[in-house]
Amino acid sequence: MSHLPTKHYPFREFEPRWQKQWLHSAAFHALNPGERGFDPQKKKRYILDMFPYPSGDGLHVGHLVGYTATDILARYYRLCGENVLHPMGWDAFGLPAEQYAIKTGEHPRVTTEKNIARFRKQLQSLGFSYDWEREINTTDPSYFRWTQWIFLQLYHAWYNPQTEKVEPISTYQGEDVDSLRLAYIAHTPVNWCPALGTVLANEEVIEGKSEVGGFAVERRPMRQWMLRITALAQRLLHDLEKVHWPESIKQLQRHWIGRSEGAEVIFTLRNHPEKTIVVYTTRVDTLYGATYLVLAPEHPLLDEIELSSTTREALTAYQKSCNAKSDLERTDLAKTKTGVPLELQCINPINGEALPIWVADYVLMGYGTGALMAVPAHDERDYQFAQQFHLPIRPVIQTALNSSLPFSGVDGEIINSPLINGLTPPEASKKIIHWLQEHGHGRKSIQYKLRDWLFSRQRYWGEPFPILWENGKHRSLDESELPLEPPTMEDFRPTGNAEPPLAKAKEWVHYSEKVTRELNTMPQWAGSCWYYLRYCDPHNSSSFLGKEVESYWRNVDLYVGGTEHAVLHLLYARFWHKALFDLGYLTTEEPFQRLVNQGMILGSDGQKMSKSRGNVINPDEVIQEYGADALRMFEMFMGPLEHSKPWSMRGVEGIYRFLGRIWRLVLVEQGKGEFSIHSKIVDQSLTESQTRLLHATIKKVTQDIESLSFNTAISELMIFVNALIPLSHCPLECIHVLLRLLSPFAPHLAEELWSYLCNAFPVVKSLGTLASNSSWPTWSEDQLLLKEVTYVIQINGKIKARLNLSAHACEADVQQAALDHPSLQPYLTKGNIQKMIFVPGRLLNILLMP
RNA sequence: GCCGAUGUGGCGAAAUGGCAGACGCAAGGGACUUAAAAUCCCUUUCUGCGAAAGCGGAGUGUGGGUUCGAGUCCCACCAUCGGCACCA
Repeated sequence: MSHLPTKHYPFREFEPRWQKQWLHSAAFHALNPGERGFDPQKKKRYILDMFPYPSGDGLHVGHLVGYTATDILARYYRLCGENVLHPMGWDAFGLPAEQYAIKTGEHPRVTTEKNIARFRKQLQSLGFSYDWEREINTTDPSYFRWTQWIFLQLYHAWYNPQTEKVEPISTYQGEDVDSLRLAYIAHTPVNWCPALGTVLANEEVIEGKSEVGGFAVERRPMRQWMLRITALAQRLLHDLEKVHWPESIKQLQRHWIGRSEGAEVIFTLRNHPEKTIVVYTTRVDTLYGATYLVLAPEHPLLDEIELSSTTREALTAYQKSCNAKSDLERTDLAKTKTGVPLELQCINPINGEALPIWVADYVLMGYGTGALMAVPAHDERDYQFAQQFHLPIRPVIQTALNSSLPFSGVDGEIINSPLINGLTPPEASKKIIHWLQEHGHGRKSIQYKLRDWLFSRQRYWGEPFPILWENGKHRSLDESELPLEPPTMEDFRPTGNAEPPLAKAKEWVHYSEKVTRELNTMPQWAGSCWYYLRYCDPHNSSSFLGKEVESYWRNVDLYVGGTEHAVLHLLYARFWHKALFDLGYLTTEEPFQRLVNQGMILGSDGQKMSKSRGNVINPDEVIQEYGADALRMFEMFMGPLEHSKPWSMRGVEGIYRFLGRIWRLVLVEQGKGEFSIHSKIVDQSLTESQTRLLHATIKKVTQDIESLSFNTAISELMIFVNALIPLSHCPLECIHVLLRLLSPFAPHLAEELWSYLCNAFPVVKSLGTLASNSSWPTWSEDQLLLKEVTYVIQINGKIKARLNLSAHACEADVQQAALDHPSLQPYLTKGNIQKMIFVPGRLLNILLMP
C-alpha cells in the first residue's frame, strides 16, 4: 500500500529545522504584564485547545483537526499584531493511566512521563506554535498544589441563597456548617464499579456501564465527597445566554441541568395527621385527577411508618429487589412497571379525598421529593401503572378533539375540579398554587435534574484530598502544607473492597497519632476544571493566578475541542469558574467566551477510527511521507471544521502536490538539492487583473480564517497559485503576499521560501526576517472593483444570454442592451413584456406574457 | 419518545434569495520519456438531438408553499449521525 512518493520538496530537511528554530528562539512566547517587552497597547487573544490526555497510543489524526485550526488562528492573529496566548499541557491524572499501570506493573508516573514526552514530540513535529514556556501538567505537584488549594476554597465556602452567591463559610451564622459547604460529605447511593474498584460520577456512567472500560456499575450507599454544583444550577443555566457556543452544546447543558417549574403539595397520612408526604408536580392543575400516591423505594418515610407484618414483608422484599437491579434494568423503559401497595391512605388537600399509597421504582429518590401524586389520566407513566394495578383513572382535562387517554398536553379545559373548572391548565396551575400557599398545603417549587457532583474516587492516580480526620470529624489541611503529594507506593491496585488504595500506605495515612488523612482522591476532571487559568500564570508559586495577570488575560476567547465534553468538563469548569468569581479571584463569570467543536475524522471506510477496525491513521507516518505542512493543510482542506469526514490518503497527496507547485513556483533546482529563486520572479508592478486577483485573494483568505472556513481559504490559495504558475513574469509582491497568506496553514514551507526571498530581495526582508514574524497583508476594496461585469439575462426566470457590460451600466442601459441582443429576439417577439427585474451588477429577468 | 445536527456529481465539498457543482480527489484522453515515475495540458452532473461546433431538457433526500427567481426562506415527511431518556 504505502509507497514513497518522489520528493516534491525537501520537507524532511527543513521542517525539523524550523521547528527547532521556533522552539529555541521561543518564537511564540506570549508576554505577560510586567514581562520585558510587554506592550499594553496590543490586543490580547487567548486561543485554547482542549488539552489531551496523554494516552499510550500517541496522538491521533483526530486530535490534529482542532489543534491545526487553533494554530492557524494563533499564527494569523500574531501576524495581525495581537498578543496571542496559545498554550498546551497535559491532563495526566485519571483512570486509563492507572489501568494501564496495573496491567503492566509500571508506575503511572513513569508511563505518564513517557506518554507526555511522546505527545510533546508529536505536537512539535507538526510545527504548532504553542508557547512551550507555559506547558502545564496536572500531575505536577506545583500544579495540583493549586487544584488542592481550590478544593479548599470550595470546602471553606457555602452558597448564600440570600445573596445568591458563593461566599466564605465565615459569613454563615448557623450551627451546622458542614452540611452547607460547597465541598461536603454525603452518605448516598453512588455508582460503584467493582471492575474499576471505584465510584463514578453520574456523568461517567453510560447506559449502566462505566464510560472508561464499559464495566458494569451498581448502586450502593457509600460515604463520599460531593461538590454542591446544584447551588449554581440556575446561574449555570442562565449564563449560557452570555457565551458564544454552538446551540447544540448549550441545549445539551440545558437538558442536563433540567430546570422544571412546578409545585410541592403536602399530603397528610389519613390515620397519622402528624406525618406528611410532600410530592413535587409540574401539573398541579391536575390535582383533582390524582388517584393514588407513589413513593420511591428509598423514601425515608418508609422506615418511620408502622405497617402490618405482611405489608412490611412485601415492602422489604420489593426494596431488596430494586436494590439488586442495576441502573440499566431500573431505567429500562420497555419493562412493565412494578410496585407494592402500602395499605395506607393519605388525604388530598384540595378535596379531602383519601388516596392509596404505593411504592414503585418508577419514582426516583434523587429527583424532586422522591414522591409523586399519580394522575393516570394525564401522565403516560401513571397511566401504565394504573392499568397494570387496576387503579382508578379520572380525567380532569377536556380536549377539543377528545384525545384518547393519557393526555399530557395543556390545550384544553379543566373539568371535574370544583375550584378551577373551565380554566385552561396554565390558569388552573396558578390558581391552585395560590390556594395551596394560602392554606399551607404547598408552594411553588423549581426543580433541577442536575445532581451534586460526586467528587471522590477510590483510586491512586489522582490528587489526594487536603483533608484530615480526627474522631470521625474532618478538617482541612493548612494551605502551607500544600501540595499534598500521594505516597510513593509499589502496590497501588484497588483493594478489592470499597477502601481506597491509599489505605495501604500506612505511614502516609497517619498524619499524627490520632489524625489520619482522607484516603480518596479527586476525579480526573479536577485538574481540567481550571487549567486554562493556570496557563496565564504557570510559574506563580504564591498564587494559583496573579491578580494583574488575571485582569489582563481574563478568560478564553476561543476554545476548540470535541463534543464529548459537552456536559462533563465544560459544566464542571464553568462551576469552578463561577465559584472563584464569587470569591473574588476572577473578573469574568464564564471561562470560555466562544466554543467550537471540531468534527471527527473517520477512517477511509467512513467508520469511526478504531484499532479493531484497523482503519486508524498514525500521524507520524503521514508526516514521514508527506510532511507536517501537507498533513495540517489536508486536515483543514477536507471540509468544514465542525463536520465529521472520512480520511483520504489520496487527498493528502493532492495537498502535497499543491505545496510542491508552490515550491517550484518560487525555486528552481540547481544541481542536486541546491535551489535558487526562480528567475521569473521579478520585482515589477502588477497588471490590473493581477492586482484585482491579489486583493480578492487577501480578502477571501482573511475573511475565511476569521470565520474558521479554512477549507475555502485553501481553495482560494489554490486558485491564486494556479493563476501565478503560468505567468512568464511573476511579480514579487504576489509571492510575498502568497507566502504570508500561506504561513498559518503551511508554516514550514512558507518560512523556508521566505528565507530564500529575504536573501534575494531587501524589500521582503524589510517585511520581517521570518514569515511567522512578518505582517498580515491587507486589501483595498477599491482594487476589487471591476470595469466590466457579466449580466445574466433571464426570460421568465430561465437564463437565455450573458452580456458583458460596463460596471457603471444603469438599469436602463442593461435593459436596452438585452432588448437589442440578437439571440434574444426570437423570445422577445413571442410575448409582451410585463415586467423587468433588475439586480445591479448581476442580472436582468424579463417577464413575458404570451 | 424528546432534543440537536446533517442530507448537493463516482468521492471530499463550494455557492450575501440571483450563472448549482468553485477548489480538490478519483476516472478518461493527450504531451514529455526508450519506458515508467514525476510534471504539464484537456475532458468529466445526468440526459435528448447532432459528425462537430452547438442546441435543448432535467437536476441539490421526498412532497407542498412563499417569490419574478429557492440548494438557500416556510410547512410536512423520510433517512443518517450525535445526545438525552420512568426527571413526576
